[in-house]
Amino acid sequence: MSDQREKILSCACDLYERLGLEGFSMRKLAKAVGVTAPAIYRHYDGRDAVLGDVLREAHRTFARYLYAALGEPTPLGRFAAAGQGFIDFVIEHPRWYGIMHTGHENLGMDHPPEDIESMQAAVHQFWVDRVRECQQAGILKEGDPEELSITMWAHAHGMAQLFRHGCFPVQQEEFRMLFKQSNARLMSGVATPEFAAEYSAMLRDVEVAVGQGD
Amino acid sequence: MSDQREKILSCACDLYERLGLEGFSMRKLAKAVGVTAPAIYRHYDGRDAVLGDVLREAHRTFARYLYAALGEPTPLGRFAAAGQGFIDFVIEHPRWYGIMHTGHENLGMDHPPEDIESMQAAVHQFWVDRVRECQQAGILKEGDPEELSITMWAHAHGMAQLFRHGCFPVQQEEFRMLFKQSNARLMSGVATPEFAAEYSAMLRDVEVAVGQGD
DNA sequence: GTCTATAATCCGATAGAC
DNA sequence: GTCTATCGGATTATAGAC
Repeated sequence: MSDQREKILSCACDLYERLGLEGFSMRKLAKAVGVTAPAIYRHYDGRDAVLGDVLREAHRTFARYLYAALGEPTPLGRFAAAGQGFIDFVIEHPRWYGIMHTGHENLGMDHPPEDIESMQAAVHQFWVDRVRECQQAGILKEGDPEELSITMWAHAHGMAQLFRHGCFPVQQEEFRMLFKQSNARLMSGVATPEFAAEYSAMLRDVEVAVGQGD
Repeated sequence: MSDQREKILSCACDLYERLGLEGFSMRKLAKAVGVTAPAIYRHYDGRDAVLGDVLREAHRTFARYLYAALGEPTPLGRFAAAGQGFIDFVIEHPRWYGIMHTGHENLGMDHPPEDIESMQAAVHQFWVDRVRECQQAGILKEGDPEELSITMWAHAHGMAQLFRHGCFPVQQEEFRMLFKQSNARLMSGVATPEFAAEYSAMLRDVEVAVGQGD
């Protein structure tokens, strides 16, 4: 990759972080790089090609934040460090986290590039592996690690998105605490043992009522 | 409200559902309504005014889906019905759920309108009330109902967003099941009792290591 | 490889006739 | 209340000189 193309990509990442998808234009990118707009086309086929590279860079960086956890010696250590890496990435690169979940169609792509899809699959497998080894260590409950991953993924993703959109009236450091505390609740559960009994009783009542309706 | 303004709002909601924020324009809206663009300006001050009404309609409908749960006779019944209403709304109005979390600045507003903010506050209070009455009924664990709400909110929001963006390879009905199953895991917790002991031991080791580093 | 100049669209919004 | 016509500006992208 030429130096100039690297410089363009770097400026494109900054520009995207500052202005998001709608504010991103080839003219502004050119001004940021210090050239005129047509010069960009010598290095990229068009706007979508630039955004595709920004997306790739986001995924690469995200994976790097997570995989750093593999340096820890224990399953629980890797698990906790991966969560830490996740929240670090969200706080330090909020727009990148956004572009990774914006959908390829918004970036002018019919299908996401193959290499990006394989990065996503690898990250998914990474989480499943973290969950499985914690199950084997007796730290997480038994069950399909894929399903367990979904629950934890949804919770982390929801926390990240609500923070990014200003739904929590907190700053970065407070958010780290909020995230950890909420994770602790997810770990130990929010319901009492009473819940399961009441809930199954309620479902039984519904079935009875439906049965009577026939 | 005049008939024509209602028709414009209806078409605007459809247009937004189909094309999202970037594809939404006054010209396309006019074509959908069956008039020319300037005619819209007789009923709305501009694009942002239309989008503001779309946003308001989304919040109104969302609240209606949730508040239907108040017809249930028990705390657990209201709690479960509210969750059902939430997921129904997400499945039936995915773009509306999106616009509600897109941030007012993306809609050309400095501040969200007061009436919309008060609807948001009311919905927030609705969830806290559902949690509190379930706590009082012994179905949810004790603790600050606001904090408990955050955890459940983040999980539900994350599930909704991941579904909307196609991260789950499932259709609508399968997603309902996925959501319920994941909620069940959130209720009962994902970690074993072993987790807390290991985790606090790990934190202690970290503190010791940090202490040695001084 | 970069420039100037420009084509071709799209946009929001307005003026004035009817 | 709607129309035609138009302004002023943004965008992506290209042609051709240097």
